[in-house]
Amino acid sequence: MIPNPPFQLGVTLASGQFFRWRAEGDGFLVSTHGRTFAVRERRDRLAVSGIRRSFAERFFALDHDLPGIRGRLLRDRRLRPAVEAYPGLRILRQDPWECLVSFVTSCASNIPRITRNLESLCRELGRKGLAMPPPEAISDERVLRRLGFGFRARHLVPLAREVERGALRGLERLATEEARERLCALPGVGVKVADCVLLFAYERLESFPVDVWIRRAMAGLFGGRRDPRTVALERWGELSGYAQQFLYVWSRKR
DNA sequence: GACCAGGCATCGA
DNA sequence: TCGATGCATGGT
Repeated sequence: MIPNPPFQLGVTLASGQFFRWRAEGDGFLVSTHGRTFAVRERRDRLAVSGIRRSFAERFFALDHDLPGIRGRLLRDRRLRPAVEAYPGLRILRQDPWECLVSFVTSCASNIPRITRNLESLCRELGRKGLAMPPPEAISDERVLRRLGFGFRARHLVPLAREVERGALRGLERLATEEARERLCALPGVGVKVADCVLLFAYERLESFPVDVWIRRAMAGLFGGRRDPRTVALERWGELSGYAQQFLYVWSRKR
């Protein structure tokens, strides 16, 4: 049992940053970092089983000062409705490799399909049919096509080879901009995917992934003239990633 | 049955 | 440097 700082478990899981979960009973089954566990909200607490409490606290980023972050973002009048709507939306700490596979898979796709693709991948190639397969296990494009990855399959095998050769090694020590360039050099990885990985796996909270929803939301709030990412960094600086997450969930709800 | 999807790589202009 | 296009399929 984890005493509860502001946290909306369901909203956070369903916020498009993470795909390896499903509703199970009155809670959720989550698979990440090579582990699978059950989690549910009980009154003002979070109950987990199958993992240590410290693991859950870290994965769910319960140490992020969410009230402080929201307090600062709420000062922006135009962002306020999105932030007010979700008092407990957090940005998770995912595993870099899993996150990378997820967002390469997300390319021109949709959440139900991404979820299904990743589930098939883990079932087919992962340990115990649950965990994300390691890079070594992703070696045959035909398998990926059979699993429904479509044209995304083309990048995943060469990507796995690069990661096997250490493409992600030491990335956590690089400056964000440099890490971003390294990620963008990988097959199937452009700025959007790179920014997602930086935000959701490397805790670079200043990252601002721009997809069609964010582009629309930003155009609605600030006009479509300027580059959304530039606008975001000016207004929200090192908290741009959280701003993005509030905007994403908020704009999709309407 | 269009139209679009948490894009990327490639190719002309 | 920028806009258009193909890529495979499934959701809506």
